[in-house]
Amino acid sequence: MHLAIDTHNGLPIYEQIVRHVKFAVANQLLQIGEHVPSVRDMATRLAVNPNTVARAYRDLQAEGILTPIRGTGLAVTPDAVTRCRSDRLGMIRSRLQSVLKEAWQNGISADELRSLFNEELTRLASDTALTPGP
Amino acid sequence: MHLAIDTHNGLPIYEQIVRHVKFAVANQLLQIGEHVPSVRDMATRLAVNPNTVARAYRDLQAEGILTPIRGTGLAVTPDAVTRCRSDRLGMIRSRLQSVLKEAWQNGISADELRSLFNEELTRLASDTALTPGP
Amino acid sequence: MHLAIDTHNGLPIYEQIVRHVKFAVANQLLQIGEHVPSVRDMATRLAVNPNTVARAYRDLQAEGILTPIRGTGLAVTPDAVTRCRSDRLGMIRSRLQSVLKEAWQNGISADELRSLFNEELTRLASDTALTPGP
Amino acid sequence: MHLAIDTHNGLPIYEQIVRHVKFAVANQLLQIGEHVPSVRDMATRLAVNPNTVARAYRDLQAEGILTPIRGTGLAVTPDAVTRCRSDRLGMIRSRLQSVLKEAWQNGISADELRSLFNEELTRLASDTALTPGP
DNA sequence: GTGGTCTAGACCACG
DNA sequence: GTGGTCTAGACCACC
Repeated sequence: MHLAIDTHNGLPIYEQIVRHVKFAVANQLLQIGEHVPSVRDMATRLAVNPNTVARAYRDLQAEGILTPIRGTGLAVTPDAVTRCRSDRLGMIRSRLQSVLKEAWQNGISADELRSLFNEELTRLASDTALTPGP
Repeated sequence: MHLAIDTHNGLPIYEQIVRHVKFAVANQLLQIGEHVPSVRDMATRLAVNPNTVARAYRDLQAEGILTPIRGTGLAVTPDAVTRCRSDRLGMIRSRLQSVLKEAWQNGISADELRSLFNEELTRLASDTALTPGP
Repeated sequence: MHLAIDTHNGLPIYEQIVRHVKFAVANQLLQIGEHVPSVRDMATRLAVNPNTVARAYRDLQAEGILTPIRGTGLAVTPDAVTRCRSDRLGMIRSRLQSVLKEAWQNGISADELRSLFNEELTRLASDTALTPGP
Repeated sequence: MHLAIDTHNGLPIYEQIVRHVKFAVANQLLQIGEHVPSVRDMATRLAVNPNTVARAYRDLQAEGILTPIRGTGLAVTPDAVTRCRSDRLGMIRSRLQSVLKEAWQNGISADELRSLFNEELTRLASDTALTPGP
């Protein structure tokens, strides 16, 4: 499970971890019952303080995505896949909505938005080979 | 000049004001030399703390968009239009980039993004009559 | 709003704070829209680290009991009363259930439990004057 | 000797085992001199880590409830019955105290507590036939 | 002034 | 080994 922290996109680190785990579950990169990397492990991998990872994992427990297995770590719950699947596009959608709404309300036309979108999408595709993913 | 503050999109209020003024200038809704509403006025209109408006106007002065006219308020500078025009799409683009990047890195395909985008765009268009704008 | 932290009952401090706030809302000691004491304030009152209070308040936000008013603090949400009311007895009930279940499964009779309960209840009542409450 | 581990009541597993053994001794379900199930045995029965059972047995030895019989396992000591009898209600009492105290301090009235108690007690009785016990 | 994020590190409980 | 709690303190964003 690869994760790149971006300290410049405004999203707090713990939130990025939360979202990434959800995506990983939705994509079956993390299977039901599988253990998520330990707090300390993840923390060193990301070069981040363990508390930050712990915070993310705590939020994921509160949402019912992870469940603690006493003394052995945190595992993906059976419900997690369903929840994450339904969240998957929703998480993107809400951010996208916010951007488009601002643009629209400020007089950017649909055509301008379309070309902006296509531009950015093709740039993304060319930057990172041919397929999306971690 | 209409402005709807959205307290739930992550963007700080003062930043929303800044961006909105810039858009208004770019669209000629605010003409060169025209006065922007007073801090106190704007604050009550938006049901927002006057300090917040002051902060936005301060930033706009720092960027050379507004300039103080002694005793009467703040006016749009002659340079403002040029600057705001060039910022116009850039402000949207950078937010859009951030969203698309996260999606792409987490395995959302270009097709999914395209349909998501179209969905949201049409919803926006139908929600707010036929034309973009304030 | 009075709160006595008990470091010896197993419940973590932040959890005690969470529960106490919920009770206070249910009892209308905290009204809708009212601000909860600031993190720093509460922390010094309880002689506790501010982060601990912050953690409690964060949990309360996640449950929709509190909502942030930018720059001014945290306020009780309109929904809070309903939620807290319904939680009120539930929080006690679940702890009580757990105790009774253990006792019952281990052969303590209903009569023994009844006398135990009455004993403790009268002790409580005599210890703290005639009425419950903070 | 039947034992149901409840991973959601806050009590650590080893503590539940300790308490259960004590109750069993007090009830004469475990007689003086009788052997307690082996660590390995108990662990598989409860689907629990053997270390957890070992920990419980260690605590029970420290309290003088169990004593090792060379090469054959752990047996109930002669003193055990006395000790466990006197602990029997005390273990329940202290948990009950804690619950009632929280409720009382947060304004739950004696009447509410009484009805809550009766409710839970009758539910327990109806759930598990007519008599308490394992 | 407010809350939020992050770091650092101690200590505990559990398995 | 695992996660959880708590403390301490720095720094930031916002109002």
